[in-house]
Amino acid sequence: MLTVREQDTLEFIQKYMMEHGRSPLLTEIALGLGISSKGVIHRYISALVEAGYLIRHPKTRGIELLDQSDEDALPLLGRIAAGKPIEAIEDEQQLNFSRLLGGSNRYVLQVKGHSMIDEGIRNGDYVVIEYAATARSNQIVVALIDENDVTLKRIQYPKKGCIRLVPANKSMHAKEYAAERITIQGILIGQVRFYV
Amino acid sequence: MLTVREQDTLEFIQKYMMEHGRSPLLTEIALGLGISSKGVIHRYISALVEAGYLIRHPKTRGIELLDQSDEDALPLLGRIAAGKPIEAIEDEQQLNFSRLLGGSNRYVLQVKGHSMIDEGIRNGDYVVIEYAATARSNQIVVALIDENDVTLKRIQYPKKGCIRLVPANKSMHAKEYAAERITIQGILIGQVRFYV
DNA sequence: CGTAAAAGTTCTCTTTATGTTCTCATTCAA
DNA sequence: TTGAATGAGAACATAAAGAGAACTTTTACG
Repeated sequence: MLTVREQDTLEFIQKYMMEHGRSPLLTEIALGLGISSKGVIHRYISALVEAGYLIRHPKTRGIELLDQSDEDALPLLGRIAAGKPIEAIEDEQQLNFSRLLGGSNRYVLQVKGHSMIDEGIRNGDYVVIEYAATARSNQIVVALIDENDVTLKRIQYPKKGCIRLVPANKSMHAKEYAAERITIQGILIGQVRFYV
Repeated sequence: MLTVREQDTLEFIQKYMMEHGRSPLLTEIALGLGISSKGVIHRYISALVEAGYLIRHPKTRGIELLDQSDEDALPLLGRIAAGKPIEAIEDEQQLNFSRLLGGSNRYVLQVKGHSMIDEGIRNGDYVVIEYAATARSNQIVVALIDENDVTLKRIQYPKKGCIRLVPANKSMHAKEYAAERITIQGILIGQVRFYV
């Protein structure tokens, strides 16, 4: 059973490692918890090692988190009403992220700009793309224009030999190109945004 | 477990090889990291070889990167087929989904309705939530109203004992509640959408 | 080839940052 | 009163980082 501050320490370490990809310094933990003595932090960490939450290597940033469930999935608790507050928690399922991770022919791009804003794809979001040279009408694709510019747009084929790229932004216009000017480089599979 | 400067060295080598198609000289790495001694770089490279990130051939520019493919990750902005690279991303070469998956205190909800549409959260999207009982102003939270309705809204504290829940939809209005009517059930960590 | 320059390797030394181990003080509840 | 939890901080040990010299191996070039 952890004390309050031991719990705080553990949570700080988890959060820090999530954000930084490496373990924090004792003084960073101390700062984060509003403690001025790194000796105190050392005591808490020793307690957490003892309790089996951590392993400590005798090094700088040598804390290792012992994690339990490490799957590509998180429990799917239900649907939340983002409209009127209505909610029905259903049978617990799992949302599996390997739907995005699967396939070796995929890559991620970070979105710059606001041309897909009406599609709910915002500046800074990440999009998962699957390599593909062709696309069906109305799919969202990564398109290379004149071997030069790369953009994320919805694709349409208004007439033979012509490709129309449609942004999802009311203040921007669709443009049409001769088919040979456009190279499709992939199709949008998913979109991810981090709030932390 | 790499030290900060070992990590820096590895990232420099990765970036250099991406740009130049061959491995850098020790002095080039040293220059890139602002170090004047190539002996120091040699020590870092030895550590990286030891840790399994590199292989070193006894030649000039004899560093070989080992594929460190992460299961929970996709290549981020590598190259795009024949076209020009989009924009080189500073540090990350991989987008790691464990940023969302990490932590055992998380779950997923599917969003219903359009109240967060201006935030780019659409009907059918999944949101990753971290259990939390408190939230800072302007965070997006899962809030339980009167032990009854669950909703995803931005939270504000206009005055003591009062909680305002703000939808992200111009056609909807914020509502204020007595603080005791609201229970915070988690904080928005991320958002995911599947297009397939 | 054969040589010199360039690059890589192996050291030692130094400084600073970080971790470890203490003792002591304060608070709070049983 | 006692003991647990918490915190400050001193003293010390060790890791991390860097400089640079001396040496060996590669590479470039006549």
